[in-house]
Amino acid sequence: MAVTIKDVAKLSNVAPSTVSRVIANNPRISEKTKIIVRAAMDELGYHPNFIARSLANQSTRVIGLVLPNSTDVFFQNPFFPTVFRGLSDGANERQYALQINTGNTDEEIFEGVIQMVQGGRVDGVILLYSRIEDKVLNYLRERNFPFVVIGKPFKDVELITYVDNDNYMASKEVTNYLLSLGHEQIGFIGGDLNFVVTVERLLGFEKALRDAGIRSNDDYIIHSQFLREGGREAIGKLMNLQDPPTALVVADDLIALGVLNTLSEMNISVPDDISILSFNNVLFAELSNPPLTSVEINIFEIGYQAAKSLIQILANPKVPVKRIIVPHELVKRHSCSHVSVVEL
Amino acid sequence: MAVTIKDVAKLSNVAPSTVSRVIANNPRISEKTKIIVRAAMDELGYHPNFIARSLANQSTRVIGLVLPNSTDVFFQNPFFPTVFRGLSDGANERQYALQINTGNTDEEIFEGVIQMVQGGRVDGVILLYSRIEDKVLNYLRERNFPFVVIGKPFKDVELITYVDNDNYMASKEVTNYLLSLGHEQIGFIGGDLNFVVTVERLLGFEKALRDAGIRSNDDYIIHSQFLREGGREAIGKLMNLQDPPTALVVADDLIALGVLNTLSEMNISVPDDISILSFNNVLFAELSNPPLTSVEINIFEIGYQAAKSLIQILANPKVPVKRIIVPHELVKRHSCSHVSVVEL
DNA sequence: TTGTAAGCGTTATCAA
DNA sequence: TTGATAACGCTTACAA
Repeated sequence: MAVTIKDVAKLSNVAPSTVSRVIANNPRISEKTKIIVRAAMDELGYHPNFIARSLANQSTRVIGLVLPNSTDVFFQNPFFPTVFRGLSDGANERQYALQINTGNTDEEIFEGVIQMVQGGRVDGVILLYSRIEDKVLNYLRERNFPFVVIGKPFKDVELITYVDNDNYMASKEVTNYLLSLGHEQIGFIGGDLNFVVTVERLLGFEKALRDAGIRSNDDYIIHSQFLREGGREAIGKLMNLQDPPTALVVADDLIALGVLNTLSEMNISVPDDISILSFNNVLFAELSNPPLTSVEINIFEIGYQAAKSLIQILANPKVPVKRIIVPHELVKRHSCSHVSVVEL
Repeated sequence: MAVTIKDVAKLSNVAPSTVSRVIANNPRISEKTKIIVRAAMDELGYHPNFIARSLANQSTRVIGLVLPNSTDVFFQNPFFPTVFRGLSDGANERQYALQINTGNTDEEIFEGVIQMVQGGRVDGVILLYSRIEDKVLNYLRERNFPFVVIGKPFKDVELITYVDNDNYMASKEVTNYLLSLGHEQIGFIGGDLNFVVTVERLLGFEKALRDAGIRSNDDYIIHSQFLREGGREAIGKLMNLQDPPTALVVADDLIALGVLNTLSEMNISVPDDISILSFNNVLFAELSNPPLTSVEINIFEIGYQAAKSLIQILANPKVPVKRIIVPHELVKRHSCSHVSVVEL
């Protein structure tokens, strides 16, 4: 058996409670005994048992992470590892551990969350996504269990603490950028509309066009989580329109990569024939051919802030609901150019 | 407070121990009381407290995952999310939860592992990497703590349970494939030599050349974890050799992507001027330009098997040490071609 | 400043 | 087939 607080107590001739107080660095213990007890801990190689501590404290110092179901593109997206690094940094800083819940179906995930929460495995939860309708989120709210959302909640925004970019604004900005390059026929390629981030980016896009007095064209808007075959067809149809777009706002670098690929197969040159602008600025945006002009959204920071916020809530359940907006920035590379003048 | 076993006991007029037995589905409890107790559990919305259970059982049903330090390329590599999905599936199947340990320095990681292990937070550990010299691995062995390695251990291979591909063989095979295409000047671009996987792939490569009677050329071997600027220079030097290679074995798709990028900047065409063959067959291998010929290593399966193996060890600590080799397969795309005949 | 003892929610041993 | 009770390792009143 491992060495316990009792062993330390015995060796240092004090009561177990004293040892416990030394661990907590309780100021009411004399320096002298602290030294003695610490020496004993070292000698025995004592390490506190977190499980026992959790039971006594009713607190585990573990944060539960909820991912969308793993059949989603989410996992393949470099967004995940990066946000995870941020979460990890934020958690480690305050000695919190991370437990991850995932599953192949929404039902599995929901079950997992219940285990985490009602099983007392975690003190709080971070949702790594935000969807239009989400059982998990509703459940957490009902139970009044501490949680933070990464992404903008679909409803009751002012009642939920979340960390996000201003995707609406960002999308408006980049659409304006394309407009400033002279583009007027701009398409939008989005991912799954069940995710709020997609919706926000679409809305910002549409607003920019409206502000510019450009009538929106339904043919120019495509939705698909495609990466491979799926989207090929859609892009083909889009580019074979009588009046194909001269620029594309793409909701995610990964999708943009697929688009780039398809266009290259169709012998359509980027940015000469069409400009591509996407979001997230993951590593591959830089390595693609041509390198993508993309919106840096500071994914790491998002994760870091999410962890910090949750920990703050755990420390003081009464902190007011907070919205944290992480700044974004357009990184210009080589996938966008001035619209080419068409000779008639 | 949450509803406990005692509440259930009271409501169903039995002792707490009986409720506990019902939960465990102990056959020595009558069906009648089982039904009563289960009804009470439903009525109260009872969920067992894992922490208490862990303390009583001395077992948490949590598996600790140890990642290399997060400054490593590892996180950016799609390998991570995929292996994670496999681990997750394997763990969920047997109701194990996953806790992740990481950190920015090796020291931080080591500390985290100690917390996990000595703090009793986890029942076993999976190392997601294998290095030449690894403090964590040594620590786990010393304490005789259950663990499984993903990747081939550097030493004492026959004493450690691990899951891996036969990277040596795979590398030999693909080098032979390039040889069969007529290439004789073949280079190798590897990642960090501290990781065993890099070493294995290099050794297999060299063996194939030796078997073919080709003298090895140190100028043809480059090591770097570069993705961006780092490797550019190295590739430049390589291609400016008097006798540049006509083919490259690259240890990782991600590196290959960087190489592709650099070559494209240098106006060197793949596969016409040089063939590129890499490992892992991650999604981007398919989306790159040209699509990469790459070795499929079944990353998901690796994760899945690792989880399964560890759980098996936990169930029966005396199961013999096991080595699981996950099969690989060359996926031919468009980055390799027959060597071009040089007119003299 | 320190010790005693109850309690956190389970499981498991022993008796009944 | 079930119930009492100790035990898991720690924290925290309350007492001293």
